[in-house]
Amino acid sequence: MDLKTVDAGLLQSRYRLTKQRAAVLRALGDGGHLSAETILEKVRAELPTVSLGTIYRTLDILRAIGLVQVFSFGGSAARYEASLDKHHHLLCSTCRALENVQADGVGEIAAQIAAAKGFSDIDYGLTIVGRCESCGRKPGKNGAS
Amino acid sequence: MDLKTVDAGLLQSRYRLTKQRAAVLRALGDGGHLSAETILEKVRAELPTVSLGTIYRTLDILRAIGLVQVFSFGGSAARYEASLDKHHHLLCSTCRALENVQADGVGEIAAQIAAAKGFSDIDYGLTIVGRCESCGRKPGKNGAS
DNA sequence: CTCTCTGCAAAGCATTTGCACATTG
DNA sequence: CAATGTGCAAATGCTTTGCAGAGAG
Repeated sequence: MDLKTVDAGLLQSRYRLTKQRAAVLRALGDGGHLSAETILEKVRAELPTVSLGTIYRTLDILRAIGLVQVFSFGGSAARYEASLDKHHHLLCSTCRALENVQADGVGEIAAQIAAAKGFSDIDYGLTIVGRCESCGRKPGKNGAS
Repeated sequence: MDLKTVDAGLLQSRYRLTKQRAAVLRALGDGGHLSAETILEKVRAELPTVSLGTIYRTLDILRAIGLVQVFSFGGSAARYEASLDKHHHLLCSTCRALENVQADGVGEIAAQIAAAKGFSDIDYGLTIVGRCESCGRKPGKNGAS
């Protein structure tokens, strides 16, 4: 994640690039799909006094600017990640592992549907849920129980 | 929604088809994407003493059997609907209206991705978020700044 | 009679918010 | 100095759960 871009985006919205916000971005840059709680831990490694409230507020701002994407899979905490490239999600229903994937062609389909319905300014996301290779081997519960 | 199918599904899992459960299914059969709260109201029209806890428990069972689908868009209550046909969602980010749409071709894309990653027993969902026609006209909080 | 289900109320989490103080420009 | 950001803690909203009694097989 390029801090300059971030700064520009923030300033443009009259937000300031504080050390807390930079730390949140750094935490997200590290990798994957993090929960607010996990981000808090990471950020506290640098700034021990940060509060969860600040994490949420920061994530909300970053999302508004479009730098962060949020995913909520019912049932538990939302997961946040930096908006790098456009991608989709492959979630293992058993171990909850989450992987990014590309899905060519979906964008056009989504745009077409949205246009037909009069929607504008759209975003779209494809989520595939199933059993990953390793969970597929284990005894686990099958689809039809 | 066919009660016989439901009953079979429930029995097969050692669950009983009680009047509360039937009422929840009837509420879902009526239409759209309901929140637990809305389902509660509908069910209370027939069974005034039903509790929210029972609604949630019932929805959870129905989901486990595959008769109900749940959607959580971060931020607010989950929405439940009967699993009738395969479809996707078009959500207005402003008024939160939710509409079902067909999306031909997505299934193949999803299957292909899943196969490539070794996933089995998959399901997939495409969610398109944007501003619906009427909200697009009003002063939105998004878009042109 | 035994096992499952229900209502109620309390508990549990994730997330949001009010407020006084700290920080930034 | 004026405006924005932060920490803390309390509040909120959705969902889950323990328990004792009710209902089904």
